[in-house]
Amino acid sequence: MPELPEVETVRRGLERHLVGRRIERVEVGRERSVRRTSREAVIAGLIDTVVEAADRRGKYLLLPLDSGDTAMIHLRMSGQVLLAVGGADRPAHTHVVLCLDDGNEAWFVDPRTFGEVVVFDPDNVEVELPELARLGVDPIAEPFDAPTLRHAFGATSRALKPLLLDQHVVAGIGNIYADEILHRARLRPDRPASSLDRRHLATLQRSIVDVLTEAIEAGGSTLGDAQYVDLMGKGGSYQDVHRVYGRGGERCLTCARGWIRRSVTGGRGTQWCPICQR
DNA sequence: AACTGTCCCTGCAAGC
DNA sequence: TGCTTGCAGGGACAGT
Repeated sequence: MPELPEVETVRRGLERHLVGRRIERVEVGRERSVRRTSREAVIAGLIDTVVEAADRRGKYLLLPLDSGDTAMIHLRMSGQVLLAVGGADRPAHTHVVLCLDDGNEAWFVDPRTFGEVVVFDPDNVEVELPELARLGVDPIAEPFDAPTLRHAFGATSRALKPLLLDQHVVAGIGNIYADEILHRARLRPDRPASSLDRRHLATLQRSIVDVLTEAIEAGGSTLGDAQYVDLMGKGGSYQDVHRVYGRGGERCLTCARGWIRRSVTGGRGTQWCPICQR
């Protein structure tokens, strides 16, 4: 499932292969992938534009265009962006195709169709893409220190795991990295944020930055059914160093004493070590 | 404010 | 072997 490190890896691919390219032709297969507006709006918004940059905020990929509009791609559960030579066989569930002026194609592939593609006016983001306007701080793309985290949490009685998953609080963390970050910080997922002192907050802030940075360096995590891959179809390797995610019932690799517990916190499967995490 | 539940959708795994 | 059922998951949203 693409989270910040996976989306960042895709962003870097887009920066290399899409920036500076003119989009000559656009195909939209399934309308569901462009449901926020329409097939016609997305085609008209993309065709004959030049991609000027590849940005990211949280899990949102942002491609400013020379028209003044910005294309947004959200991968959600199962979305992929793949680069291919024009005319190559497309995989099942290829819903949007951008034909580029260098002969390549960018494909938006998304079996579960939770993802989306939209072209919006950044000056009207509040109306056209309100979730993006209300996104919390991005811990990699924006300045992010312990006071920033304390401010983002604010006064709340909520538990750490749902807070980390809340995109309005911190942007980009999903289920995998929330569990890995809390294990690194040695904090229980159900612990109320209000119980953290300054030292805990500093540890948590460092864990967020370190886990995400290491995961980006590893090209993200590729596992299970929702096969995340980068623009060239290559998987990441961070799953090889997961300490808790997907390891419920196994012995903790960190303390070698606890058994990784599986519980439900904030409606999401959560894995954590009752010995390491307090 | 914060919680729970529902919906969207598909592929995979478990159970029959 | 082949069906059915259930579950996972990001995030918006409605209801409590």
